[in-house]
Amino acid sequence: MVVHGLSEDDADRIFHALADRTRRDIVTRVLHAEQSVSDLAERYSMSFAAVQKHVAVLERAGLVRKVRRGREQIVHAGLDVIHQAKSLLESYEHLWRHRVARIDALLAETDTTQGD
Amino acid sequence: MVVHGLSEDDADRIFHALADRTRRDIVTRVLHAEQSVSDLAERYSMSFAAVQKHVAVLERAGLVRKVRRGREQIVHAGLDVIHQAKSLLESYEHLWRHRVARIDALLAETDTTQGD
DNA sequence: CCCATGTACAACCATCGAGTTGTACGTTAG
DNA sequence: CTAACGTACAACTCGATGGTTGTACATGGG
Repeated sequence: MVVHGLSEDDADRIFHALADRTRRDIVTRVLHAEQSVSDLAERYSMSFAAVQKHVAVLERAGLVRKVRRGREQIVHAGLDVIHQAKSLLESYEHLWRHRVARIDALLAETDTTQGD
Repeated sequence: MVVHGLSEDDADRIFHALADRTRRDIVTRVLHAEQSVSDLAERYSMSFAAVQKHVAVLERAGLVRKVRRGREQIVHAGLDVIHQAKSLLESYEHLWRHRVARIDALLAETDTTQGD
């Protein structure tokens, strides 16, 4: 039934990670092209440590992964987790459709039993 | 290009609202069936005021809407906003595919010019 | 080897967020 | 009208978060 395969803790981490515009921007950037942490840090008007923390939050959520290359740490997008988050929201929409169907069925049934 | 139509502030509010499991649970419940705030409050082991605050956060994000019915406040799901949030994540996936296509094109070009 | 680079991490500060309790207000049933 | 119900909101506590600076450590180039 649950296709997204996310625990409540996963969802907590993922949505919390996405709830910050700097972090969403980082995700967008690494989706375009993988970059080192310092490459990313140059783009923002905050300290390197702050950007590092944002990357850490994204990493804990699985939205991003780091791979060493020499002395740099290259940040990759965690495509699978993005997909899972999308699936979760999709399941909300399905829930709604299912409910509408249920109500339709109920109305139809009331309709048929109305002649009693 | 941007199909979801969400501002950065919108996205902040939406993802922040979804980053709490109680609030996600409330969304799930009202997707199943609209309920009053006190109906919802009965389901959780926290104060009425706390649940009220959660509903307010969801409302500010547009994930939920309240409509007065007598002395009760009925909570409805904000289906459109859920859909917009899904679209945003979808656009991330598209970004990725676009990038892969770009790289493919680049490799192909390098391939053709290699015979020069 | 040595220094600059890229990173990691701790300590600190201010603000925010989630929860509480208490009070006030409108609405409906008697 | 009055009492109970459902809601709204302010004030408070306390832990989490986003930001800072400072220090330490590994690695690659000259």
